[in-house]
Amino acid sequence: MSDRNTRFETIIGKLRDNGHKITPQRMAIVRILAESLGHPSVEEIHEQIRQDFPTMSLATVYRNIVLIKSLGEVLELGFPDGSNRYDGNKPFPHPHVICIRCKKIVDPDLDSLDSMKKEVAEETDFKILNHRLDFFGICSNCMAEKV
Amino acid sequence: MSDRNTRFETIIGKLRDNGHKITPQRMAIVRILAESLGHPSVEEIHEQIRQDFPTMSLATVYRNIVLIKSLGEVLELGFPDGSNRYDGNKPFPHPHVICIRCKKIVDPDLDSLDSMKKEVAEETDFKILNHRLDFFGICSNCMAEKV
DNA sequence: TTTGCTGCAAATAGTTTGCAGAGAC
DNA sequence: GTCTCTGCAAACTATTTGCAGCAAA
Repeated sequence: MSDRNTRFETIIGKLRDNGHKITPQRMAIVRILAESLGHPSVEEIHEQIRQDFPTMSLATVYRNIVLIKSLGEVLELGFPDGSNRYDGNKPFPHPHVICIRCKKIVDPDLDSLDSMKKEVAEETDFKILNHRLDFFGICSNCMAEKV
Repeated sequence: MSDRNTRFETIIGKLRDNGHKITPQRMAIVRILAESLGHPSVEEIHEQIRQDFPTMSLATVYRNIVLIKSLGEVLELGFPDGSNRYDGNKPFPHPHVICIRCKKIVDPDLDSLDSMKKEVAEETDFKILNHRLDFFGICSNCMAEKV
């Protein structure tokens, strides 16, 4: 929780430092992104904030995500089905494991990724700046259910 | 080239086996997907075929890609910027290295991926069905250019 | 002849933008 | 008081769908 609190303050601070105003709507969006419980989608963020700000517009959510992305403080997870979900808690590239049934997202620890990055750089002669690694499967919960 | 020819015939054969008709438009789309030179986008496929079939509709390209995807004979590469590109030459998941300047896509060989998959399965208790691994960077050509 | 396929146009979904008023600083 | 931010509505982009005619088998 102190981590999440820190993330919230980090993002707010970065916004302020870059001359952006701290509005209640913006704070609400940052709060949800900083926690990123369940890696929320734009819709989910909007729905959640609507409870406190009934007039909150989707456009405002989009605009703020673009802004916070541009500061490098949120990671956009674009998925094959076209859906986007966000992680402001760990805004750097990291692997995800996604359940295709319940859409749960887990962050595994993978040591071997760094060496793989070097391997790729050597083999292809690219300067690697970024990456994305997602595994898709079925979580143990969904596996246990008779469907 | 014999490989590409084989891919073309494999896909056409699978379409026929599943009771789909082999139209000239369909053949043209399959031919481009089977080669997948440069991992074409829907737009690029459409443009290219328009030269031979001036009335070719975008909808037809989309419909055929959906169909061939459903047969598991083309891989859809959805990228963070929202663009989709396709690989019918290697329709199984495999890593990509993408140049963010010239959009070139290279397929590297990575041995360590299988062991990583096992590692993830054990750590998260997921049944892993699929994955996606993309590296983004700058290729040596673009690097050499003074921009 | 039958059935699925194509082209066109309209519909849809997700995201972005222009504008006028509201609000942070 | 200034200048950015917000809400609304319209615009835009990528993709999908309904329909009538066409063509593969």
